[in-house]
Amino acid sequence: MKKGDHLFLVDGSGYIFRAYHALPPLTRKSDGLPVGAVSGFCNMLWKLMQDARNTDVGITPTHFAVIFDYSSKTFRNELYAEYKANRSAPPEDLVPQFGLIREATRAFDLPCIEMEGFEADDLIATYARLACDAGGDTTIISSDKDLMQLVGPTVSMYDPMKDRQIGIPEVIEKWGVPPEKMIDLQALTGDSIDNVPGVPGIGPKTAAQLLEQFGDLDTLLARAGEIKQDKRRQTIIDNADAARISRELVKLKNDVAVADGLESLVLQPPNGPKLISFLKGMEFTSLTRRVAEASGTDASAVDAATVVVELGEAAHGPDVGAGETAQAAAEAKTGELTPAALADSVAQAAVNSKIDVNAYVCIRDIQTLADWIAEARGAEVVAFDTETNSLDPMQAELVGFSLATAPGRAAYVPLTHKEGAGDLLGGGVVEGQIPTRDALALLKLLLEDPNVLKVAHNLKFDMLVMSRHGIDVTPADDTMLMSYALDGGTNGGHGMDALSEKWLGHTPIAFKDVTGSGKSFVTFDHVALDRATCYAAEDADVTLRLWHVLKPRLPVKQVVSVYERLERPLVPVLMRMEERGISVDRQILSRLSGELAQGAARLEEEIFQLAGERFTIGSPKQLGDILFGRMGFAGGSKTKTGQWSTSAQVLEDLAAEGHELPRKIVDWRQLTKLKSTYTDALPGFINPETKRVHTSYALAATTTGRLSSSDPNLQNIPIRTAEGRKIRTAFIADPGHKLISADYSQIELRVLAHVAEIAQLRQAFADGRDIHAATASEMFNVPIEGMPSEIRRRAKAINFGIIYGISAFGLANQLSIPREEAGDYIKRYFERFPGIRDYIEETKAYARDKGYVETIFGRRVHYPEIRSPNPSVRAFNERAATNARLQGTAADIIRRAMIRMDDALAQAGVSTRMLLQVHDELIFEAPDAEVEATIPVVRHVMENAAMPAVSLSVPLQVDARAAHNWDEAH
DNA sequence: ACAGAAGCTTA
DNA sequence: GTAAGCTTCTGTT
Repeated sequence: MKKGDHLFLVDGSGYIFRAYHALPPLTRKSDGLPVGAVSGFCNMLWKLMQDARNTDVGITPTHFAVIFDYSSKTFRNELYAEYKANRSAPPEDLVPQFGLIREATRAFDLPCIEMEGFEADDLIATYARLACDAGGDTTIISSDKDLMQLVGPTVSMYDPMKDRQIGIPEVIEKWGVPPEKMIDLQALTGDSIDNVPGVPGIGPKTAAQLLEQFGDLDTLLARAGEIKQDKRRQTIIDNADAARISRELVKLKNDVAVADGLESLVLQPPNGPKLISFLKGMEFTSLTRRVAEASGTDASAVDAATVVVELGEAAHGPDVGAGETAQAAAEAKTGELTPAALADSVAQAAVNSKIDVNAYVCIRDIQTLADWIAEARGAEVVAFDTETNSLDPMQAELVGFSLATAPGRAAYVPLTHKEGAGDLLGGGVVEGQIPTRDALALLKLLLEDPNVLKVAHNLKFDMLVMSRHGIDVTPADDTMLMSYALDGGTNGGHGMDALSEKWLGHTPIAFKDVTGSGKSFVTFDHVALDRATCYAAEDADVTLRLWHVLKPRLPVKQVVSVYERLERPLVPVLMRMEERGISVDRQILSRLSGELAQGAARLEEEIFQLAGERFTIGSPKQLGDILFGRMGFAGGSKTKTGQWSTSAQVLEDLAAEGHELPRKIVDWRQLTKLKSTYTDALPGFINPETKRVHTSYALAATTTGRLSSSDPNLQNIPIRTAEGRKIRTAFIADPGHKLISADYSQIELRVLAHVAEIAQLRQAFADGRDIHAATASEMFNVPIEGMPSEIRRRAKAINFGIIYGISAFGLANQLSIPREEAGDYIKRYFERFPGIRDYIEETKAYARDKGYVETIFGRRVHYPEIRSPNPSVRAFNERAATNARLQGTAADIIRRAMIRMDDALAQAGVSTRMLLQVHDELIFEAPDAEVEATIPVVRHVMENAAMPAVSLSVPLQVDARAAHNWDEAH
């Protein structure tokens, strides 16, 4: 083993128990042999090897072993006779499977390692240490906390069931201490399953806190007298010896004299026939089929192995894996690469070959560029990245671009780099750059070549920059969106740097390190060419490598259609919306700003009068001190940092008691909010060239699949209050045009009625009834005719609550009623709509089981913390997961509508343009004469957006109106 | 110059 | 009770 090599150590014994408990207990072969755990084990191992071979850059194994416990007696029993004494015998139907699982390991052609007197964990510790000594890295396939003490710079763990890496940060997050303190922590907490005594009454939280305070166990025991809590101090003093023994028990032995050295663990190429023979013998039909497909083996030509069952704790018999036929077939295959294997080797190369930023080319003459373009067109796939002088793609000027044609082969083409540091003289243009026009003429041939797939990270940005130069980037893939489709909801974003770390184990040069930041920031055109080349070409190189890693994962995770139908096609649609922008009337905003300033100034004076002093009203700290300190208002509550809360809710409550000051502060806040966030800020976003406002939509920012809008955010323009609505009058259509607003009515409740199959809700929607009134009528037995508005209001709050993953606490807050009363409402609601309670419970169970939920279009939203032991964290994740199915499905539906809209409008012969999306609303701009023709098209596309993929059992309803400004159109 | 908290806007 | 982004204030770097 050498530096760069990577050892995978599978905790076989741990795997067995997890597989056994995770699977239905009654899985048996036709002859009655119980094989559930074997099946689970094989599936996990296969998936692990597929994932690792296909994709995981930097963590592709070169060495591999599966480690087992040998017997239950180990050297630890010498230390402490009671060790593992509590452990009951394994279940009867698991016993015969121990041997089979060892056979399975051999059928996979993987070393199967065990040793008398030692636990699997000790062998794992030893091999990890040997690998580290040899300069290699190790991944331990297990989630057992007993192994976490081994985690370090070269050793990490991987939980295959949760698809989760466990490194130093994850250990700290879970246990509150770094891996090297895990031994001390376990010594304190003990382990009831292994019968490690520990110190009674000390759990992980307390142990972590004590270790934080004292540093390590020895110091803690020596200075136990300093512990403040009487009881805790005494138990620790009394149990010091137990803690020391516990430490010896949990500490893993990393110097076992192992029989097989690392050299015998080198990963062998897969032997399809041998494995298939075993799997057929076990009657694992679906896995047999998958292995046959992946290895290019004809399964029908392979005979099933005769599997011999050995009883006992370990199997030590001869190999009985493959029959003669399989052996012969395997030999015939040697030296012949199947397509799948070829794809694997390409992916591995993308991941394994080192990233060397000094190996990149800086292209400064047209001939070299022409050669690269030709090479790229021959390559069929090319990664592409633009460098600009602004993050705003509508203002950005192209500074250069980079290409990568193969992993490690990348180049940067500088176009408009300047000399010097960009001082007052501006600096001259750097000599030896290809004129932009000439370079783009060549680049266009590549970017518009229908036979070359372009790969970008955050494609929309580059596409928009190129669009402004008359270049249409197509066809194209976006690695950011691939990551989003694969891992939406998992921690960590989908930015290139994070993905490079995650998949390639490589930290790219940071943008900041090239351009500086803050005062020393320079735009990219002022970066020296050699630095710029390293940075820019690396981005293209990394993007291409990520593509090699992520693309094959899409089918594995069953998100190909999400990526290809909901993500990728939206990129050009959003690009066009952003490019088009919307007109905003400066005069209207300026007048509003003046009015707001006046109103705020008047209120300010009145506030100072009432308060009896001048202060910064916008400072919650000062305001809280004045209201609840000096003025002595009662009924204040505290925020989590211990400050007085001055939230609108608190101030409203005070106002309701008849106090003047809080009312005025609420009003003042509203006016200043409108002024600073909208009337003052929006004009600054008017593009000097287009005279329009171009928001930026993020496709991969939310967990649920919604879009988000920023710079400026046009998804939170006020509407609730009359004052706020005035802002909307500033969003206008061009002369001779109208804005059309089309929004889905109650889309999330309709989705709920569909997915939860609630007959009463479906009927109410089918009849076009007022859904909140219908709910109220059903719940409280009140006729809809003449229903008091308060009754309807409560039903409405409950309906929203259901969408949000209801809790009595939240509903009580919303309606300002006692929690008990809210709880009664919920109970009553579930009695009337038991289907919804079932639906919520099913969703939670599914999320707990899988770690994610799915929208009806297959989008996966991950909740890695859904199994958190912390009840409030768990409850939060359950609510979010419940909501995500609904919110995410609604988001998918409007995405589908948007993707089809431009073609539908063109088909209808109108020049109407889609401008904005606000979650359940689309805003268009149409010539006056085309408004009538546009509305039915828009409505039809939106109302039928789920079809044909899904036929909803509830009609979608879209309301659409046209007017000169957004306020009147909505 | 930056980060976090508090607060407020939307669906 | 869900999902976002922006502004101000405040304390830290």
